[in-house]
Amino acid sequence: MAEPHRVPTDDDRATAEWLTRNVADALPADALTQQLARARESGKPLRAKLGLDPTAPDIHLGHTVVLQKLRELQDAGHHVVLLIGDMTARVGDPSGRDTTRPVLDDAAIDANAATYQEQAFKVLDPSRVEVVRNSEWLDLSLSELFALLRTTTVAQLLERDDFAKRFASHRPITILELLYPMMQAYDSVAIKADIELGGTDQKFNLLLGRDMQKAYGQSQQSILTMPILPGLDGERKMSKSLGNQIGVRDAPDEMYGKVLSLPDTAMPEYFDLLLGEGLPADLSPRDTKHALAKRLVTRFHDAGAADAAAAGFERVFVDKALPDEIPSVQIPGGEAHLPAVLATAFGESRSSARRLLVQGAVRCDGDVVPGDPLDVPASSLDGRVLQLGKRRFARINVG
RNA sequence: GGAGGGAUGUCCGAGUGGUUAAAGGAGACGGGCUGUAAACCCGUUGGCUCUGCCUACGCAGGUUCGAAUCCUGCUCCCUCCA
Repeated sequence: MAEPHRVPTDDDRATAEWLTRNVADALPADALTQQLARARESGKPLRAKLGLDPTAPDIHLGHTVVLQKLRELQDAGHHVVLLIGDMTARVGDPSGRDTTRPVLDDAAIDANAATYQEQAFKVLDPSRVEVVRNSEWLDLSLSELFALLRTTTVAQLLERDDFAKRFASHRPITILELLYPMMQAYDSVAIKADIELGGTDQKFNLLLGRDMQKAYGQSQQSILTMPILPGLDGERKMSKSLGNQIGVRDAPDEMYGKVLSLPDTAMPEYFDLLLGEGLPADLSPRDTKHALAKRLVTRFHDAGAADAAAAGFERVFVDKALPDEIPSVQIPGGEAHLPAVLATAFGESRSSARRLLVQGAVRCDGDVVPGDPLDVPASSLDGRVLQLGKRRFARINVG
């Protein structure tokens, strides 16, 4: 349904320009400006949709890129519809994957949904958020499903890049996976979204939402896609399954350390996508990274935690001193088998603990532990601090 | 429904009866250098009661002194034909 044309003011244009300064795509061109004008004239705030799949319990910085953009929309006076994809989580979004996702059970999905919401509110303004779950409407009757399925062709769905690749290389695509984008698109119909946000990997799904809204006689959403934040390796998309994520609930020290371990090449993206600004011109690469680490720890914890994390980092990695909090590990008295002690203290297998000992990776109160007597009196470890590699510490208590 | 191809360690991928805990690469981890960066060098990378033992090449049986490699059945995937 075509919207009546509005005459945007310079203000509308400026707002649109600000909002799209670091997006990958804002489609269709100019749509946002029009929508802003419409919202201003009608006094009705725009509804910006973000779908989250509660497939993992934690939100990481990659997710916050989009949340940050939503926050900007909120600050411009608009509403956020946070969609918990509790139904679609049962499908598993195949985006960017070449294999089907494991399917979670209901209890896990519920638990994840709850923590997701809580973590999202660290970025969003809770007073302008509507939280919905797509199980509220996606439990369609068969005839409703037919109506939905009639809107889209197989060829259309196979245009999606990862489907096309999998199809071309003879890897399996289940019908359920093909259905996923359609369900996501139908969500936009159900909540009457004006704007939908997502990563660039979501572009297809978001655009399909437009088609779906049109098929259901609604006005079409515009879409904003955000660039994908690389993970700790600086290369691949930040994701829990790749193990390269910085979680918003990571402890301050851990968050700080992870940021410092990022390759320099990732800095421009991190500043752009997380802070919405360019690199500081006057800082060395090292100081730039410290500045970023402080900002992020402050955002997700507080300024005090950031200072403490910075100080702790100095102590452990620059002065090579001990961190101020070291977990304690109880071991039984008598003869202590070092691989076993390391296994309980650091979660390594005994075999790998042996190898690490041989490689000189283990220190006791700062001195390298030789890999040759594997059994030592437990009393010789009592109260001492074992260190594995550069950054894992445990205080041993015999008892 | 018919014909053919395939399933190997975290991933990719060699290997078609014996020096195979399984080449090579990636990733990861440890050591050196450093800014917990990059680049580079070295090493490790199934488990354990560790000069040995156990488990492992889709699953279950079988042949053999010996099987990831051969045979049978099963499961799953792919292709072509219908």
